[in-house]
Formats: sequence, structure tokens, C-alpha cells
Amino acid sequence: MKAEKILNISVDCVVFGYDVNTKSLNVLLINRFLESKGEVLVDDYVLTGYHVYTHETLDETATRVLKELTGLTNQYKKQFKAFGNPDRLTNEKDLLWIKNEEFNTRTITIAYYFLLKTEDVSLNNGNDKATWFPVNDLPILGFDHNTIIQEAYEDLKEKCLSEPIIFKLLPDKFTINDVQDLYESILGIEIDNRNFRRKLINKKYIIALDEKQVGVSKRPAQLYMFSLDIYNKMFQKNYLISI
Amino acid sequence: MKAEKILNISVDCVVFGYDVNTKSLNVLLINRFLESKGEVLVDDYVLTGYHVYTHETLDETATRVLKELTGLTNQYKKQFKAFGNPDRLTNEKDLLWIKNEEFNTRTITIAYYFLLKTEDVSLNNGNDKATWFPVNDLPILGFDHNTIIQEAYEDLKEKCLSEPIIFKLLPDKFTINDVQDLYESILGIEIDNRNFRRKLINKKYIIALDEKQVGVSKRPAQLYMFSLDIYNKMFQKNYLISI
DNA sequence: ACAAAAGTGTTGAGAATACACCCATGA
DNA sequence: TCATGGGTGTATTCTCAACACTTTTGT
Repeated sequence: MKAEKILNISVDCVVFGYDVNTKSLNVLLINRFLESKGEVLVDDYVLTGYHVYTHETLDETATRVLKELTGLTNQYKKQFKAFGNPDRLTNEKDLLWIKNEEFNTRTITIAYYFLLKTEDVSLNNGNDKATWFPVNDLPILGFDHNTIIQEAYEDLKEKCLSEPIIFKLLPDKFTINDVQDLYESILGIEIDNRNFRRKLINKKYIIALDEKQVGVSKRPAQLYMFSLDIYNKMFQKNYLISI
Repeated sequence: MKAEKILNISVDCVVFGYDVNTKSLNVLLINRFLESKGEVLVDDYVLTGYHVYTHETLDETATRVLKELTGLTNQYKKQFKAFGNPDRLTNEKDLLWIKNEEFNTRTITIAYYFLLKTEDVSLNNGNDKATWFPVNDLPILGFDHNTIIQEAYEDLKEKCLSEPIIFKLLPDKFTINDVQDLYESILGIEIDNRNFRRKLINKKYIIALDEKQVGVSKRPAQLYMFSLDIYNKMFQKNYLISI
């Protein structure tokens, strides 16, 4: 089957990556650079994205886009919103940029976010100029991509409280404090270590391993893993009405 | 500005209506009927929806679609997902139907749901053959609209636990038992009346009115209203990690 | 030995749950 | 007066929040 682009429908991907060492929640962005006659016309950043092909599902488009940028497959992804304002690609730099590209100014984009570990991505081999930026310190962004990132981030903040997606951002083996640091990064809050620790350790799907950290310069911490199997078996929706 | 359709992008609307008398959560559907030479080719139901116009935002399309069907504006709406599988409009009856319509078999639809009261909709004047069906007893549906409705319903079940959207489905003045009945309808669970009542009455944004039900054949119940103002003032996100 | 981060317990308050009967009203 | 749905109270359990010091380890 010939791959044929749908020119007015795209998928954009907010790739969230957590760096457990620097405790930083990052977004992967691509430099958009255009010059003409020695003059820099456009120099900012955008999300990775591409047109949907006629034979693809939207999920497949997202998976393909991530794979082409990072080589990764089987990462957690979520379609969280469609963006389709008529003016979403019509500021000055966007118009300059689109002039060189084969797509419609009236394009609707289906936005996804991915959750993964920064360490799983090697940026050297890419021909795209991809870079990680902390989610709270983003550069100038093209199109409506700032809006898209903020909405993805809001959704992530909400979802990480009720679904075990936090572990998609952490290595398979993690410490309790890693989890706490991650929650604090995402939510921008402080959490009491004793209460948090007790709560997490009491969950049956948080499993203590026979291992401790290695290569740390201070007291090594106990390592744990998350068992999705146990989580799924235990978990039943509790209809706690909390309006 | 000339209204020009985007032929491969549509908005579909799951219109949820609650009937406080029959305690039934309903979905508004349109009969899709096609015959040729006395033979009935298609006779099933679909959601209301339409193409996006080039000058419209997606939200505006949804608002327009609802208005054209029901006359209503300013109803609660939520964009909840985009559906774009290549085969979503390609079963036999869909193809027959599309033959008569001006749209692409590779159409992506942005799905919204609306929350309103069935009593606010008058179905007589409509030229569309619109009918309410209980969400748990739907007829045969065209396209992928069964999937869309089920996903809308899942989202509603989840959201009604954490956001005060339940009141969009109820009249301005309601009884505590109305709210309980509605939760029980949506979630398919039973709730203890004493505990529920206490909990709700203790909320400052649930305001007891100086009124009781009239025209009921038994003891009339106290009426209450919901104050969104008070809710918004009081409400602050509590970061309760409940994984 | 010391610096640094890991790890540990208790208490009080508020919320959730379980549970069964009386009350007010219209017919 | 009676049938119907409206409305009420208490005891128990559990979870959350607040709070500061000791332990372990590598250097």
C-alpha cells in the first residue's frame, strides 16, 4: 500500500522524559530553523509530529512519529486532545515555515503524550535537532505547541494521581524517594517523606527487591519494583464521590 | 465568509440527557433510513454530527451541531476523543449511506459529549428523526458510533466523581434523592441514602432553598440548588495520590 | 569521625461505612 | 388511616496529616 499523507490532519507528540538523576521532567523538542540570504527567518522549537497516512490509525501515526525520532516502541502513550483552531498555524513564522512544507494551514492535529525515561533516548544519531527541555523552562515554541504542551502537562498532573503511570517515567528498579521526587517534580509540591513512604510500601504492587543501589556515594537505598499484574488484579474502581 | 466544509473532518456529538422523572440517562440519536425501489437498505441510528467548516473552531462546530438539532446553546460540552481508524466508516451500510452524502470514507471525527436535561429538548419540531434512547439500551448504530458512545460514557462515569458536572444533568432545583438517583443511574451502583445525604448537605455549595416539591403525590421533598460560584471559590486541588 | 541521605512511630482529627426506624404528607 | 417515600443518628474503622530524630553507609 502506498503511503499517502492526509494533508490537513496531523499527529503531534509531547514526549515527556524524566531524568531520575537530575530530577527533571523534560519535553523533547525539535529546532525549527530557516534562513534565507544569510538572514535567520525562523529559529524556535516545535513538537515532533507528522501527517496521518491514509492507511494508518491515529495511534499508529503517533507510534511511528515516536519511533522515527527516538527509535523507541512500546512506550506509554495517550491521545489527550485534538487542536483545530483555524488560526493555530498562522502566526508570521509559522507561515514562513509552512511555505517550505507540504501541508495545509487549516490542519487539525491530534495530540498525544508519551511517558518515558530520558536515558532511554539517545539523541546523537538523530538528524533532527532534538533536545530535552525542562517542562517548566521551555524555549520559544512555534505553532500552538505551547498550548499543546501545557494541556498535556495538565492531563499528566491529573492522571498521575489516579493511575499508576508514574512508573512509566521511572526505571524498572527505583527507590521510594525516586517516586516521591517524581511526584514533587510533576506536581510542584512537597510531600512528607514518612507518610509517603508508609503509604507506598503498604501497597502490595510495590515490591521490595533483594537489591540496593550501587555506585552511590552515600548510604544506598532499598530498590523496589512496580507490578502491573498485581495492580490489575487488586484494583477495583472505588466509586468515591469527591465533588 | 463563505461556509466551506472540510470533507474529511467532522464533529460527532454524544448528547446525554437525563430524565429526572423516569430516572433514565439517555442518548439522543438520529434515524438513518435509506430505501431504494421499495427495499429498505439502511435503517439504524447514528449520532448527530457534521463537517467542520474552514472558519470554525472545533468547539464552534460542536455548538452549531447541537443548536441545529435541539435549538439549545450554552450547554455543558466536552471534547473527549478523536476517532480516526481507516475502517471506521466502511461497513456495508455505511458505504451505502455515504454514497448519498458528500463526505470522505477516510474521515476523522472529533467527538464531544453534551450534558443536558431531556425536558429541555423538544423533539416535535425537528425535521431530523431524533429520539432518546437509554444509554444502557441502545439500538443498532451506524459507523463506529457505538464505540464513541461507550467511550463518552466511560469518561462521564469518571468525571462525575471528581467534577460537579452531575448538576448539568439536573434541573436547577433538585432534591437530594434526585442527585443520588442520578449517580446510581450513571454508575450502576447502589448508594447508602443516609451517608450520601449527610455528605451532600454538608457541602457549602449545596444550598437548601425555601421551597419544597409541588405536585407530588406523596410527602414533598426539600429542594436544593448547586452554587458554582461557591464551588469555585472553595475548591482547591487536593493532591491526594490514590494509586 | 563525619557528612549525607535513608529510614523509622505515634497521635489526633476527620471521613467513610454500616446499619434500621420514625415522620410527614397526600390520597 | 394508611401507603409511600422523605428524612434522621450513632458507633466503628480507616485514612490522612503533622511532626523530629536515629541509623546506615561511603568517604
